[in-house]
Amino acid sequence: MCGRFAQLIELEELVDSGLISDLSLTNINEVNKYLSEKQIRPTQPCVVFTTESSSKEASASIARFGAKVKLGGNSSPKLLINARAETALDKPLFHKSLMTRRCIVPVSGYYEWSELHGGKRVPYLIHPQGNQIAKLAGILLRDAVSGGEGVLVITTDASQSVSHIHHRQPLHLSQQETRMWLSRETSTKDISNMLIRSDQVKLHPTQIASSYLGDREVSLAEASTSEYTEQLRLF
DNA sequence: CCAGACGTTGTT
DNA sequence: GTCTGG
DNA sequence: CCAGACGTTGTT
DNA sequence: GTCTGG
Repeated sequence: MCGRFAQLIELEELVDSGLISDLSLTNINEVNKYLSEKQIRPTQPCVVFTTESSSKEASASIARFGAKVKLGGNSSPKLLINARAETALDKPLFHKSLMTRRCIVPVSGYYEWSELHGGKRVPYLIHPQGNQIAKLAGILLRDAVSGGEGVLVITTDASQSVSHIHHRQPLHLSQQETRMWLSRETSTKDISNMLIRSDQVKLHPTQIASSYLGDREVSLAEASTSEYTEQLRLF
């Protein structure tokens, strides 16, 4: 679950989201060109927000979705894209990242496939109300193969509004929680509470045409974002 | 104590 | 490094 | 997550 | 069926 998401984000929406208060303070211009992806799949670069130790303000940077980890010396590296909220703090592999390398993945929505119509997998975009940005809880992990930055999305039990599509969902944070998640002052206890709390900001599933995601890569220019924003405006 | 693992999802 | 299993 | 491949040798 | 690549 949460193996694919969209980052089709306007700068002003990013300001509205509360992730950045002052455009000039971030490397946002450099990052902006990444914020027009309809589909971000594992291994592809995406935009994340983190708070560097030297700074109080969160800033944008690029990380690849997922990180390859070496499990057991012999086996081949495995790509991980999610970490379970219920157990992440207990996992040696994730613990340090949860303590010091938390990040936010701002998304227009994420995709989920649900089995319908005689075994066919039907895609949904699961997104906040209106054109708001969803702030997904993530952790950064060093990729054991490339050495680059990878981001894993924290997953939790699906809340009622999307549980009919799928039984898991990304940990979706409110504005207040986002601040805590990104702060380097937040205690382990508070992190733990955020990971296991039951309520989440509501998300809405919108069924989308299979052709929208397509079996072949379609360039943004060809696809035109209007089709996409049309989908979103329905809600 | 040491040795060995260290991960998620969905599906069966 | 740190947890689990024996 | 889904889509797509799933193979080897020698020669160019 | 299962693995790899994006």
